[in-house]
Amino acid sequence: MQRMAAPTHHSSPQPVGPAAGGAAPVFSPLYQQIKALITRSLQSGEWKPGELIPSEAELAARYGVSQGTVRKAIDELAADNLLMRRQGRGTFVSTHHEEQVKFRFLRLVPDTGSGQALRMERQFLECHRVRAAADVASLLGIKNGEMVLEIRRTLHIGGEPVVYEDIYLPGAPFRSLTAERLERYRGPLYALFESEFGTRMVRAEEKIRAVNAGPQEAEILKVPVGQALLSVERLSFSYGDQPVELRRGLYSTARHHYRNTLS
Amino acid sequence: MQRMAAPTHHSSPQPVGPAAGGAAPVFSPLYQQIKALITRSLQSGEWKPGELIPSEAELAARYGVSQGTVRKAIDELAADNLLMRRQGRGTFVSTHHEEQVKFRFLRLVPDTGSGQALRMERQFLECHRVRAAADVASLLGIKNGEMVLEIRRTLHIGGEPVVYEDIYLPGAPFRSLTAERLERYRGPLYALFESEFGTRMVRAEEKIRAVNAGPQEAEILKVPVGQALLSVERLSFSYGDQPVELRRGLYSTARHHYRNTLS
DNA sequence: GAGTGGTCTAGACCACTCC
DNA sequence: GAGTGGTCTAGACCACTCA
Repeated sequence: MQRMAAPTHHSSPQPVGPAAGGAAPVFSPLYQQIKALITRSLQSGEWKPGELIPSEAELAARYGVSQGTVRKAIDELAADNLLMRRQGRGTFVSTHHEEQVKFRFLRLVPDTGSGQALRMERQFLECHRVRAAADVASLLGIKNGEMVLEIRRTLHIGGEPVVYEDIYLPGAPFRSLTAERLERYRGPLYALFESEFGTRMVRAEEKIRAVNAGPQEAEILKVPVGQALLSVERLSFSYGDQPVELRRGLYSTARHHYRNTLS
Repeated sequence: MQRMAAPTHHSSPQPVGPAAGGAAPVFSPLYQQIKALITRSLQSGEWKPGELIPSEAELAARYGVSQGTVRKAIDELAADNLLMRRQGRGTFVSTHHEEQVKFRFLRLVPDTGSGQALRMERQFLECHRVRAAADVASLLGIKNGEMVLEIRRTLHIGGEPVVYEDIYLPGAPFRSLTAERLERYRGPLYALFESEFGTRMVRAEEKIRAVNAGPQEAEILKVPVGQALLSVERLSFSYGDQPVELRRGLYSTARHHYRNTLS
C-alpha cells in the first residue's frame, strides 16, 4: 500500500509538498485509503450483508499495512454501521436482518413505558410503476420522467393505524419487485431490498414537519379531518452516498412519538 | 494506574475470573477508566468550557499510562462532543460559545436553499419561579413541588414567529438568573448557562409529535387556530447524564422543517 | 524550532468464541 | 487450543500551529 499524495514514512524520496505541480496535494492517511478499499469491496458485493469479512491480520497482509492501520479503518466503518465487530468471532457486514437493528430507521415509539412488545402489521395499498415527478426524480438522482416504483402502505401498531406512507424506488434495480412479493415477505422492507435487490440502506436524512390531515389521510389513519400529523420525508442512501429510496410518510402521534437523540 | 476488577497485564497475581467471590467481576479497560477520570475533571470544573486541557503526554504521565491509552480515551470524549481536538494546538473543552456549534441542538432549518444567513430574534415573554408540576419534577429529577425557573419565549426567524417554547430549569443552580439578565445577553442560552451557571449541556433527548394550535399558540405564532404544529419536548443533560433542562416547544413548520440524520 | 495532535508500526498479552 | 477481536505499550515520524 502506497500513501496517496504523500511519501511513505519509511522512505522519503520525493517530498510532495504543497504547491508541488500546481494540483491540490491532499494528504490522505493510509487508514482512510484502506477504509475506501473496504467500502469498495462492500459496494461491489465481494462481502455481502451478514457475511464474515477476512480477519484484521489477513486484511493487513492483503493491503500491505499493519494490523493497527486496518483496525482503525474498521473502527470507523463500524462506527458508521457498515460493519459489526464481534469479539472472538470476527467482523461482519451489517445487515437489516437482525432483531436489534430492525427499527434503526423508524424512530416512532409508543408513549407508554414500552415494556410491551409491540405487534406491528403492514398493509400494502398500492404497488405500481409510474413516471417520476420532477421532485422525486431530483431527489433520487434520476432523469425526469424515468420510471419509478411507487409503493403505498400503512403500518398498524397494536391494531391501530399509525403510519401511512408512499415509497419511491428507482425502477431499474427494483425491476422485479412485485406486489405479490411484498405481500409474501415477512420482515423489514430494507432486509428484502438487501437480500433480493442488492441494495443496502446505510444512511438516511429526514425532513419533518407538521401537517393537517386531509380527507383521505384522515380516513386511513382513523383521525378527524384536520388532525395534526407528523410528515416525515426520508431519503435513504446506499454505499457511496447514492440515494436509492424516497419515503413520504404521515405519522399519527396520538399514542406515539418520534424520538431523537441530540449529541 | 491500576486496572479495575482485573489484574494488570504486566503481572497476573490473582486472576479474578468470573464468579470469583460472588460479586460481578466487571472488566473495565484502562482507557475507560481514564475517560471517567477526565470526565470527572470536566464535571468538577478543573478544566472549564473553552479551556485547553493538558497535553496527551502530560495526562499519560499524570495517570501513569501510555499516551496511546490517553489518546483512545480522548478519542471517545471527542466523539461525544465533550472535547475538541485541534491539531498543532491541543485539546479543548467543548463550549457552546462557537459559531459552528451554535445550532447543535436546534434542528429547525429553513426550507429554502439556506444560502441566506438567517436573522434570528428572541423575545422573552415570561421568566418566573414556580413549584414544579409532577411531570416536570420527575423529568428533571427533583422533588415534587420544588421550585423551578420557568422561561417562556419566542424565536423569530427572518422576522416571522417560528418557535414558542417553555423552558424549565431547576431552581437551585439557576438561583440568580433574572429576566433582566436574559434580555441583556447576546448569544445562545446554553452559552450563558455554561459561563455563568456552571451548567454545560452535553446531550439531549427529544420527543416529537404533531399537535393542533390552540388559540393562544395560534396568536403568538400567527397561524390559524387548529394549524398543525410540531411539538418538541427536549430534555437536556449535563455531564454524568444529569437532567438539567426541560423544554417544551411548538415549531411552526410552514417555511421550516426539522432535519434529522439517521445512521 | 518547540510543542501539539495525527499516523503508523511491531509486538505482547487479554477476553471471547468455537471446535 | 486455535483463531478472532480488544487492549496496552513504546517508539518513530508526519502535519500543523505559534512564537
